[in-house]
Amino acid sequence: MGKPTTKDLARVAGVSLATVDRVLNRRGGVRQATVDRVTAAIKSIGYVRDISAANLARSTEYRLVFLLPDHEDEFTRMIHLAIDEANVSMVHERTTVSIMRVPANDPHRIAQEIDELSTDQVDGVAIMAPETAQVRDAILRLDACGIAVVAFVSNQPNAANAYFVGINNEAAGRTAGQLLACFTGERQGAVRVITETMQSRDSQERRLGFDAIMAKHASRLRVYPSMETYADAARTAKIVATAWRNTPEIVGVYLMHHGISETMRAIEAQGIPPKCVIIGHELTRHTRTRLVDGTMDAVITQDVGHLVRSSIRVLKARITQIGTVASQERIRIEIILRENLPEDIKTNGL
Amino acid sequence: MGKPTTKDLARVAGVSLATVDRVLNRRGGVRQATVDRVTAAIKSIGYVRDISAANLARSTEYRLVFLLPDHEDEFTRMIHLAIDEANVSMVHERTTVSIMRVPANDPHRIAQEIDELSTDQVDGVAIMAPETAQVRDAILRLDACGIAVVAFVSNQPNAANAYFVGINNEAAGRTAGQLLACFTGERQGAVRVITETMQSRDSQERRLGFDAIMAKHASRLRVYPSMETYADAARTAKIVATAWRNTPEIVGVYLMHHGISETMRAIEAQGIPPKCVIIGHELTRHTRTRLVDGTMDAVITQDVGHLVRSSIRVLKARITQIGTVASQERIRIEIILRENLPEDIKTNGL
DNA sequence: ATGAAAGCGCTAACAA
DNA sequence: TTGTTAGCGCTTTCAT
Repeated sequence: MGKPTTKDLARVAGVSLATVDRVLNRRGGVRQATVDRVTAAIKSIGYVRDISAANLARSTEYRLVFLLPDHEDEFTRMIHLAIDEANVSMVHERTTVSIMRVPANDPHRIAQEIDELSTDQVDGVAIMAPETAQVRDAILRLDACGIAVVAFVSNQPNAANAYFVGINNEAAGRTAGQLLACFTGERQGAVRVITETMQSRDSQERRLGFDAIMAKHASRLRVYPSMETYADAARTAKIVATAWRNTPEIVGVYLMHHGISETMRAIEAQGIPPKCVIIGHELTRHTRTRLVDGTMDAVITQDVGHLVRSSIRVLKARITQIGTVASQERIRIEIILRENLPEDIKTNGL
Repeated sequence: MGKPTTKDLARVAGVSLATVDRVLNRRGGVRQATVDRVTAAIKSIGYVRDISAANLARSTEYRLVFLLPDHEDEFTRMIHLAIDEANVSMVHERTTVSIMRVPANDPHRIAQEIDELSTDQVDGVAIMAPETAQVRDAILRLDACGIAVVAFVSNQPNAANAYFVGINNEAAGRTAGQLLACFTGERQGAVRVITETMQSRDSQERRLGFDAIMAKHASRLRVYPSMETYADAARTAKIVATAWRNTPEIVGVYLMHHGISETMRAIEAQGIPPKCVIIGHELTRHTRTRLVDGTMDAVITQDVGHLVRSSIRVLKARITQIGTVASQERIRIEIILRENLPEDIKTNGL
């Protein structure tokens, strides 16, 4: 005899399957006394419902959507791929996930797209967007119409209904700081920090953490204010050139944004100072190459596959009101050096 | 209309459900012509079978067992916990996993336990044991009786039927080397390597990788032969004392084994040389403390939760002859420093 | 060699 | 308020 089933429950509680189902799914229309009897029975026989069977019976389809920036950088593309991959391996799990691209820096458009989402189109949404008032409000509105939501990669700390799937950016900044401090040995000099925009909360948090560590090494490392590229190649080239001209002895560079190939090109154009330690974010084809050829020393990254799968699990858990395994959903701040580069994935299937 | 089902298949192929099932599960007793018709139909309508439904109908139970060393170190205990946790979250997935402890260094006993496993008790087994001829043969024998097997944490490169779930130890050793080289800055001095026993293939591979990197820094880092503790506290204290007495200027220590608390105590008793960089393996409560208080500088680790879940997925995939998502099963070589220490897990449930 | 039918654990009309 | 019953997609006797 295996695990207890609804039948056992019904028998023990002295009710019909339908009633069991009603209390199991809180459908109401059941006398409190009956509810209690069933709940008691659940406890007593240690019943735990079989979700696959439930899904089968319901022919439930979880319709999830990922809202991604329409930015064409490698990191976003990797996320896109990871989603596609998840989609394939999820066919069996009655889950279809689709992708919507929205202008990365247009809070109104993003909020609008979110508002467009309706319960009869989608059950859950993962949102990757900078935190703004508009977006935050739109997310809060999702709660009312019962759409589950996850803050994806970018945290939305003021939208209480959005569970965050991503790394702690302040800790990531600290990690970058520690690596930079270690890797520069005992050398003295300047540290330059570059990002796309300091408007983004992620950048602010990373900088915060980075500075916390740099402060401990203030006697030898002089950290400059953050430079912003605005994702513009020309501007990037210009500010890097200016900075390189005016900064003596650059011993470290911290690139806080993803999509750093432009920036790296600009830096290379100016000449990488000898022994200069360069640290960036997100393991992509580009940064992988940089690690191998030694132009970058360390990359701080998060596993996009894990990110995507975790989001999907959390969304489904919220939709079905089931719990998740906390430890499985924690996204690690991974440090990638030349020597622990994961091999490229060649094949699928066992 | 959703995904095509067996019914659609039967209709299109002009056969009954039973026949469809026969060819789907290669049960035989079907005319080749019929088989072909069904296979054609599968292709034409893009049928992909619903595993949960199949499991439901079969009332399949996947009975898995983990064979762990009876060693009582923290790493093994963490694995134990991770397995228990997986067990809980797998109830819904018709999977029960149990644990068997075997004497870590008794190949005969291990082989014997493996041989004891029979198809009507267990469907798959994850084996964590040092590679020896006896164990390898026992694993190979499992193939004959159709029990799926996974080499867990310790690779079994000569047992072709054992898929390896764990990290590349040679790369792990290289990573340790790179970290040690970076963290020692430009300092000159001795590097000591300690492990439980060099008998184990894991230690050999790590040492190999470590040496490969050390060779590049031979001008300033002098690496000594590996010292073996044999997991014996007294011996550990003695060899460390001798080594510390006879080695001038120790700037780095690489602890290749897990369960290093004894070794760390011995080192501390001798006094940690100033600025000495200590690198070890596996993030446990002990190494976590060491990172926080600064007595250790870096820990190379693998996520035990991931290790366990991945093993389970691979085993089930092999049992059902289904494919897995390669990228999800790759175990990363994680580098943990003080600043990217994952927070302790306090709570479960969403 | 093939098919009909019952059933896995759960849900959802429809009755009562 | 409660129960009956027919499935969900697949497997598995037992007939034919």
